[in-house]
Amino acid sequence: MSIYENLNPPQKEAVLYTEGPLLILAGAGSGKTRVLTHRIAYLIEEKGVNPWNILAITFTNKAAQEMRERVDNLVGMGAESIWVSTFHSACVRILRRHIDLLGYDNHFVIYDTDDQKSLMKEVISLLRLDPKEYRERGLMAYVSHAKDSLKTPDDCAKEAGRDENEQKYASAYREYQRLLVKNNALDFDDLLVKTVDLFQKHPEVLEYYQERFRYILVDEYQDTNTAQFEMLSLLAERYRNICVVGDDDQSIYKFRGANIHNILGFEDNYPEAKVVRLEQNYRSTKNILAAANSVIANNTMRKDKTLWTDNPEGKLVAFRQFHNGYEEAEYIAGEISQAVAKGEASCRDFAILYRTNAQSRLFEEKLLTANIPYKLVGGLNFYARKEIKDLLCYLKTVDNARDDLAVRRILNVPRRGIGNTTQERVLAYAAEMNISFYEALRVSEEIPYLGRSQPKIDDFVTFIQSLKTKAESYTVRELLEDIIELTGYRDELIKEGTEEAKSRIENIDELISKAQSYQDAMEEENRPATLSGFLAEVALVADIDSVDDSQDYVLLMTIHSAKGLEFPRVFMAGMEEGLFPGFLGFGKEEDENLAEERRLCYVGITRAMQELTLTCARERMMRGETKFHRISRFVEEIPRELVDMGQKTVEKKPKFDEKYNARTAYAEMKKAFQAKPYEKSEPKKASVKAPCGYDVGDTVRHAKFGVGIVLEIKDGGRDYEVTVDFETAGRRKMFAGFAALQKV
DNA sequence: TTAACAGGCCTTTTT
DNA sequence: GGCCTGTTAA
Repeated sequence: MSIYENLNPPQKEAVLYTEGPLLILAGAGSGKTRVLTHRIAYLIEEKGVNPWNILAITFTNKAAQEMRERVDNLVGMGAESIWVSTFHSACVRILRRHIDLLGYDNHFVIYDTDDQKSLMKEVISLLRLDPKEYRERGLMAYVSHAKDSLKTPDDCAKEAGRDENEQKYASAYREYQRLLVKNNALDFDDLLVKTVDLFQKHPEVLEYYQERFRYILVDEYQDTNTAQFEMLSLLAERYRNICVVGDDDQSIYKFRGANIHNILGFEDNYPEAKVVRLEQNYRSTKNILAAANSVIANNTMRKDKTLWTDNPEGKLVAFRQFHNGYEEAEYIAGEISQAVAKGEASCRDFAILYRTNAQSRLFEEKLLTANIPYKLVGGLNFYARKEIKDLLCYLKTVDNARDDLAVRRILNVPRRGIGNTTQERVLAYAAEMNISFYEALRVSEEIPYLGRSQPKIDDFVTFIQSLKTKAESYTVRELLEDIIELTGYRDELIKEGTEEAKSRIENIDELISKAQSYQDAMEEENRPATLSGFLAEVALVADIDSVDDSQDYVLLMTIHSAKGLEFPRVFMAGMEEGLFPGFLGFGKEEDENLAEERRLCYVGITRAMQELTLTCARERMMRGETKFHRISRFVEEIPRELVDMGQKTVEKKPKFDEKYNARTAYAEMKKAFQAKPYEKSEPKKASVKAPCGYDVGDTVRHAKFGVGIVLEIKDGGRDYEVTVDFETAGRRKMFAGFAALQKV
């Protein structure tokens, strides 16, 4: 019997349909990875396609790795010459070869979010923008969105018209881009933009890759943005063998520019496309799937499909409400430790999912005290740690001295007595002479007023030059070890002797072993191990990539990070209005944002195989203040017969017990959902809306500030704290009692 | 030039 | 509550 006999009919259809565009609408847990890998195997073994002609694109390295392994298992020979890669690393590989055609040096560096931020800060100061009004964050988001949709600074300027504010944004984008080019650096978005650029401006290059990638497969297609779409379109133009797999219900990256139209309109772009629906779920119990289906059914504008399963009914979906986040975390830690102690499950069976990274701390605390091994995914990326960035900046400097950011970062790390004033002077000189920062350092004797700092700069330059020479013969690992030794980086940390310093040393050792494993991996794939290559790989890892399925630990992560994974037992924490769904905005946006939050919830629920527990807290510390929350509407959207409300023992505080005892479990949930935010003492106000005479979104008048729009009304205990965006006076926070705002 | 301190600001979500 | 920034003192 062939391996293809194990597929269900639609799966088989998707595997066997090899020529021409194919859209696979794959519901959660419907075996899409299986289809993709079997399809690759089928192409090679049955259709005689050269593995060399296949490109498989995923979003994370982890997914790519998994796919590679599974393909390796199905296909004997030649699997290693298939390109299985993320969008970003595929782009790096292509650009490394050809980017000189666009005027860059092929040793370009990749800027991560931190680098982008520093660069943007520089833009703000260069353009003399008011840093209060123009924040890096906002500017970065603007630039990123422009790039996602393939808009150049010129396009943006044109679009901005006479709007002064818009013009400022466009010019910031222009300046930011100028600096990137000057530093011979590309940010994440550039990798895609420049690849598209390359294909469009150099047909001979495009043609080469079109010939090479005759069969293209794309995973998680619902999360592609316009730039990615364009790149795929260009590549697939010639042979039109493009197979995309996705689920519009799992589109959760709109904020990052994902264009849901790419999947919804696939048949418009490829009229001859075949569509296959995978609707049988192999992952979850009937109850979990029913819960997921009923939540997502509240979204309109989706491709019609209904997931079903042959799996057993399973347990009800559990719902527990707690007084605060501590009790919530304690409960979850307790449940896990009980199940593990009883031998019902191991740690690796569990995942705790939440909406925001900020929620992770409580779980960490409680798991730590309960002595449960866990792994936190997300938050601070390993490569974003100070000590790691410092060392990487040395490597970057050696690799590409045009990267001013890197050079400036390490100039005084470890301390060489070269301070800010000196750096400013060098910077001014470099700008004046139109040379890079490092070039300026090399000719420091020509820079006026450096005084006692000048010899120190010389020492630094000599040191870097010697590293550059070594880099020609050393491996990445050797070079790195040399840097650590010669800068005294490790010695300094040893001297410090604190717990923190110890963990930094561990991280440094970890970095060394990563350099080694890069070396090994490249050797295995028969590709040269280069410094640029290592730096690129390091820049493109996501935290999720480090998850090791064979290790026995509980996973803690955001729902976003959990996409594509599955766990026997899942906790979804913080199911509260205001947190999940979080801030929704107004008007048309509000509906769209809510829909996306709901899809996120759907993704979360469908991660669970056997057991799903939803939890929430009545009050929660957010940004340093206690907030009161109702139960998330998503919980309400699950039919009551699927939900187990649990025992009353969940309540620890007796005063709440009294209040809630009388009611049935579901009425309690209902009540809590409809009730106003819980108030501590003598509830005097009936609802959030009534007391002010105006609501969020209303236009109001203030005696001094004039007319404005209400952005937020927050229960501040004694009074309501109102945030208003005034036409003339800008954004203000005030207490409703004092402000005496009038609805207009 | 560096370290220590006060105040503002923040929060989605990530390759 | 904690991070980042800018200011100030040694």
